[in-house]
Amino acid sequence: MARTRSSLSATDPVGLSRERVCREALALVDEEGLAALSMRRLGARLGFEAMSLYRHVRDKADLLDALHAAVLGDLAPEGAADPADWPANWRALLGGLARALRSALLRHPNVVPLFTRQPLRAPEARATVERARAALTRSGLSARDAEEAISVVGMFTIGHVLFETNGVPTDGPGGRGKESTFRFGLEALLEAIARRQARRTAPRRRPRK
Amino acid sequence: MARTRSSLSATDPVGLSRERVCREALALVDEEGLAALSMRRLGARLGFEAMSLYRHVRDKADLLDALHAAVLGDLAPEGAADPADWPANWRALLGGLARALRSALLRHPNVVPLFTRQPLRAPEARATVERARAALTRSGLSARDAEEAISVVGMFTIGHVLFETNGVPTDGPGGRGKESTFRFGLEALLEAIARRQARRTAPRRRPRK
DNA sequence: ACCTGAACACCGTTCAAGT
DNA sequence: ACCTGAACACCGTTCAAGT
Repeated sequence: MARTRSSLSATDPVGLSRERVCREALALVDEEGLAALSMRRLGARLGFEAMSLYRHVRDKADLLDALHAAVLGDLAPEGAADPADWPANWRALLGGLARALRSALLRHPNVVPLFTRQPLRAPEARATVERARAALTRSGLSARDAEEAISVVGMFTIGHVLFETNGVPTDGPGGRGKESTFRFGLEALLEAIARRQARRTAPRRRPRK
Repeated sequence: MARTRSSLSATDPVGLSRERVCREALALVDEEGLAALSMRRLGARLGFEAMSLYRHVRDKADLLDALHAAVLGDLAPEGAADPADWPANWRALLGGLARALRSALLRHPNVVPLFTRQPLRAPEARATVERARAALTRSGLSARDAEEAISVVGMFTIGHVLFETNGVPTDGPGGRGKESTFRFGLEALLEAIARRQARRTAPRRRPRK
């Protein structure tokens, strides 16, 4: 039993690793829901005792943070073609990010409840937000307006996903599709942001002081 | 020890009752958070064993439903003066309800995570939604438009509260107040609904067929 | 270094038993 | 009718022990 495989610990399916633990946790949650995620069950799924997990993950909270990050990581604007023209076309960027966020959440609906407890700690997700903020300010929004634009669109998107993933109130049979409701709300917000911006950059009456 | 108090069981502070159990549960959650709510701790708080609670509440899930209902029950539109003119002024009604929902949730921030798991079962809350829907259709919105209007405003409001109660991403020090962000988004949505309605009731080009 | 067994202080819930 | 004690099958986490 010499160490014949000491160099490939990261992808090694034999030993544990933080990545393997987190990946399996996400699979478990996707399949059986958040409530089914216990250290003991996760350990069993991986073929180890629960206590072994603590070698690779600090806490259960740490594990949940990792799930959060996995779902939110690497958000690329959906339907917005060329990154080069984001600065000019902030509306396509912001809309694309909202659609990407919606898709990511709907791909892992069982993870959505986490967004209720934890602030957005995942650095990958914060980076996405940062990119959006930069693009918005580069295209002429003030820092405050950019921040508010992102907030307002994010709020609506996660609220929408909450409604969609547990069928909140008004989803009677005559209802329009949820996706069209999402688009309606999203466009309403983007429109309001654009309107305000137009009002600010081209004031009719009093000139810029 | 004759039964000197047999007639006032509902408000009797000596015996248990569903109402007393639920009220205390809400107090516990408000003070210590959802995670602190266990049947055992709640029982102890009331001076009984945990198992006694099962006489008045079917489940822990049932208890959580009751919390849900307590927070959402009896939503009265905030800032909308006269119920008599709701049919005419759907915008004041819908805006008032959104503000009332926001206030109710912010009064019990620890309960907010529940909105992530449970569909809106509470009959009191569904009644509020029903009232709003009726007012909207009476004021000329189609059934579908009314439903969508309520959804879209509800989505934004609960998304907003989620951001506000756990400080999601973009709340840097230079940020506008969260209340003003809420108002901006809410007005944007109401405006879009009004615009669409205006477009539908007074089409410029082709007359109503 | 990595994994494990036993243990601690908790859970929700059932059920027979008390009054 | 209403409350309780003991019990069952779970939790997260620590810590000393194994290899």
